[in-house]
Amino acid sequence: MPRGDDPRVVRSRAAVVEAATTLFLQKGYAGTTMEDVAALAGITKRTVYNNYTDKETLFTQIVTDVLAFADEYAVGLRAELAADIAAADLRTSLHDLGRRLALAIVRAEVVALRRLLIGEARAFPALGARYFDRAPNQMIEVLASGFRHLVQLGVLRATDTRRAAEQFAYLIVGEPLDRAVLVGTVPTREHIVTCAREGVETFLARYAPDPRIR
Amino acid sequence: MPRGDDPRVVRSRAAVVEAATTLFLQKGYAGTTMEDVAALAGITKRTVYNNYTDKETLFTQIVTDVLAFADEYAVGLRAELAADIAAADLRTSLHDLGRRLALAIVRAEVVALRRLLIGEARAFPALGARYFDRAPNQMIEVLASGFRHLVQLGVLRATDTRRAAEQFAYLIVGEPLDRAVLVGTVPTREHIVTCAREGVETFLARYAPDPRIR
DNA sequence: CCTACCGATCGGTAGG
DNA sequence: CCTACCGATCGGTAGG
Repeated sequence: MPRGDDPRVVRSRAAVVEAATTLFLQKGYAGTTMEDVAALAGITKRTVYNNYTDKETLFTQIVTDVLAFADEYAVGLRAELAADIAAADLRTSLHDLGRRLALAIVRAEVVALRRLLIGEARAFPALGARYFDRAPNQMIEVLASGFRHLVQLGVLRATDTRRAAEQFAYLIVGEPLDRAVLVGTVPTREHIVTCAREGVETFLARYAPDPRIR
Repeated sequence: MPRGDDPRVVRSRAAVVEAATTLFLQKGYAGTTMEDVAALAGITKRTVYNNYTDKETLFTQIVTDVLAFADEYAVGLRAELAADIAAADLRTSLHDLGRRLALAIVRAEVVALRRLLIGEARAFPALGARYFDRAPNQMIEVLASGFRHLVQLGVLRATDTRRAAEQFAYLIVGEPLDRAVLVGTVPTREHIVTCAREGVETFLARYAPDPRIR
């Protein structure tokens, strides 16, 4: 392996990562050749192989990097959730939360990543599982943790906060996400926002203890 | 093209369809060779090509055949829905419906088909779109139609029955289906049934007009 | 040379 | 995307 502190190596690796991320998300694993990656990175194939053992290693590395963003997002969400909910009333804050989440999830990049990982799940079963754990599952856990806090405050009524969080998530993004992944077109912002709003209303109907909030 | 009424041709085609369905669902498009299909069908590759122009045509044909089952299922569902709901009370019939639907959707074969179509959505965009239209969308439309009837009977309270149907569908199968497609393992029957039951409860909380039903 | 079928092989591609 | 090359794979085809 080349020395990682050589500025030329650093630049090459960054160029490969950027090129490979673009191409894998856009054309899939089989649809992306190592020639394509080298060309878009502006280097030769030989240089790519100087830094990455093989195509599978490169692919795994790319996906791992992308999943790191999911972790960051969950951490940020946890902080926002704790702060925002305390500030306003339940209904308003859950609508804000739902809308932000839905818009963050039903995006072209996320849909492309999902399609890629699902399509390669046979060849790379660990990546699909890791994505589920780091993205949907982690987000649901953060939501559940926030809901637990709300239950303690007496503004939410739920015995199984994990389940409530699952229902919240799939109520607000289930249909648009499923459609986007299968049909390939991301729904309009209007559609996403409306779906999120109505999803939150249904969530509140079950989990808001005070009928006046609903 | 060979004559379709020759019994040898009929048998060859049936063998190809069966073999290709198995292999495409199990190994994906690229992972299935025409040699594999011919071998599993017990004929030579040349005979496969006597009946199907090329691999893409065969794949499209297979998927079309599989989607025909989705249509049949929706038709059956429509009949059952009309009959069952009238028989028992709302809560019981929606729980029955939800459990049956969830178990029908979160099955290994359906998950395999979804993974296949999502993975090949780049190469065959029309197939993913057609699946969405024939399976999730059609099922939701049938549900919406049933809910509309219930609204007229006064046992359900919904202004947008299409949205109510979407929420019903993704409340009961969202999490297990997403997990199954990404992780590759179908959840236990217990998990599916519990998720469906809790989903129906949340649905009822919003859409059952009489608090006594909830 | 009607369809059906087989053994063998070619042209093109892509990872390395 | 410098060309060239390898070992391997695979979709589609020609001769008999």
